[in-house]
Amino acid sequence: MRILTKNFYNRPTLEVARDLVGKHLVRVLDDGTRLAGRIVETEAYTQDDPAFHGWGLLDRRTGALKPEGRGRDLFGKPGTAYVYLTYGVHWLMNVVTEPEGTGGGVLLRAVEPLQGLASMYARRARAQRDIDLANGPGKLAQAFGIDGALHNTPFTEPPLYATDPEGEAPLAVETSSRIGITRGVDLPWRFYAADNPYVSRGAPSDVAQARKRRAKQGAMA
DNA sequence: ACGAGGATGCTCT
DNA sequence: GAGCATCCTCGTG
Repeated sequence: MRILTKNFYNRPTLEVARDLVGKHLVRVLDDGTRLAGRIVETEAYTQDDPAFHGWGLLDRRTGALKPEGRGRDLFGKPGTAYVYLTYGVHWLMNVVTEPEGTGGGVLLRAVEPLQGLASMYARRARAQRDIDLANGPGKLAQAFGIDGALHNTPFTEPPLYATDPEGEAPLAVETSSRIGITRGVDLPWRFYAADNPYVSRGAPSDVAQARKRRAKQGAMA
């Protein structure tokens, strides 16, 4: 099990997002407990993407980068954790991609738990089955004990990193539009393992918005 | 099965 | 004040 180093993340974001499917996520808790899981779902966010945090930090004409603002750290060193709170409730975990100075990140959306399940259940009080432990980005962070304390820390060494599970057969990867966003909804930048039950249950945003439009039409008729 | 709505804090307008 | 890269519960079919 080789730890994925900075070089792995210092590449185009879409490549990193696809290649992370099938890799293992490892988290070592403060008490030494080792948690691990197979990454089965990711999403890519790039600086040319209206859904990107800090879309607007980059001045397209001059190339100048605003020094402050949300998403600024996505322009930092590749292989760094970018952890933020959404809806005031849930922590979401990304890893920074692309060379320093170029914006990009990959959201970890779902993991198949492999090791440390008892510890995951302890934090995921509502989970009834292994499938419910980390089949969504907020659940994943909670199961693996990931919060804002890990923001801007290396994703290339303990206590948080990914490994290449040498010897495991590569997973078939499918794509769709991303989940839970309102901008950039048509970009097919979600990557997930085909026919894997640990993938999250959310509907891609293009599908969700089409369904909403149909419901509105039905209500008017 | 599915949809509506609430929780809750931070960023940006 | 609005809007979230979400999750959970509680209604109704």
